[in-house]
Amino acid sequence: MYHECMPATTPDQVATAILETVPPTMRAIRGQMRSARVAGLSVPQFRLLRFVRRNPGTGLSALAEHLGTTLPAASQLVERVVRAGFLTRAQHPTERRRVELHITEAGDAVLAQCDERTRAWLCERLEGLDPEQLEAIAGALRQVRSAVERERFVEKGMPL
Amino acid sequence: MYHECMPATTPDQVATAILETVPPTMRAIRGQMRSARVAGLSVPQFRLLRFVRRNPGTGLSALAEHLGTTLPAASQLVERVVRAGFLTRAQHPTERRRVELHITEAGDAVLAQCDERTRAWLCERLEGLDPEQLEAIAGALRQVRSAVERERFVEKGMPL
DNA sequence: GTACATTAGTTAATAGAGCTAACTGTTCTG
DNA sequence: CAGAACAGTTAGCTCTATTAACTAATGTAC
Repeated sequence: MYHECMPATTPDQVATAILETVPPTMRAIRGQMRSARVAGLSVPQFRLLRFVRRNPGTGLSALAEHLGTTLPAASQLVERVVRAGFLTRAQHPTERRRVELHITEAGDAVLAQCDERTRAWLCERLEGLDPEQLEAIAGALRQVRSAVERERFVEKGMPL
Repeated sequence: MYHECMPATTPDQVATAILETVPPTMRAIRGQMRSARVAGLSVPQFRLLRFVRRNPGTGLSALAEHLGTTLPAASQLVERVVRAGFLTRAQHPTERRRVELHITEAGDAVLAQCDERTRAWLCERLEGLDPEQLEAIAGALRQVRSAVERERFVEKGMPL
């Protein structure tokens, strides 16, 4: 894509690019989700539901680890989503100190809608890029993600 | 880099990649910044200082627009940073309703440190990628940023 | 089999950051 | 000069996150 004689891109430059790209993107995603109020789901709530959908019966600790937050934060997050009716919090049959999280039908529906809308919003903005560029971006994002998550729950390897 | 015969990457796939990459990256940046408590600067505060450093004497509206938040949010953010001693909020000489923001020496120092540490942390994680990959990532991030910010302050075009 | 430690999760207190709505003042305009 | 438009602030609310302190269940040691 670029000639080899161009000045080499340094990790530092990429770090700057990440710092300039990620926060605005995050805000945009968050704002878009809120404005498209499918059910008033915030980004963390959305990620929580996605995780529970993929890992039915998961406990709070695994959730907190996935979300990258502390246990109390996860606990409160769950509390709100349970109150909203998108999640159930039940006692584990044998391990009574554990909690079993399951997504409700409403949660599943809302998740599908929210997921689709946000993706559609992003897709709208990605129109006009040719497949080659898209592939390059997808690859770059994979690398950013794996770089950033280096040394984070290496043992679980559970995808989002 | 990839063969043309590969299945075409769709905007949808890239959207998914963005949704899977940005939130964890954001959290990682935030967490790293906090743990490296140079001065307890949060990411928004950090971005605020960077903007004021680049645009000395800027007003709140321009700041809010850059940050992508509302005026009240920017006002409060400034309030905290002013209280922390990293920023001055003065009256514009001729336009008395305007505010002139300037970074203090302490702010400049703290910014340089925080900036450097977070960048170093990211750089650490980007080690091992060759310049070609780095260039590809940088390019991809530029595209993501411009895609996400489409229809946002098209008139100002003020870089970060 | 009591005693201690670990594990799973909750509660409380606090703080940052965001929003909308309602407000004060200032400047521009008809 | 009256009123519209502009620049910020204040107030009230919510959500997310933190740390510290707690309950309750399980596992281990002696």
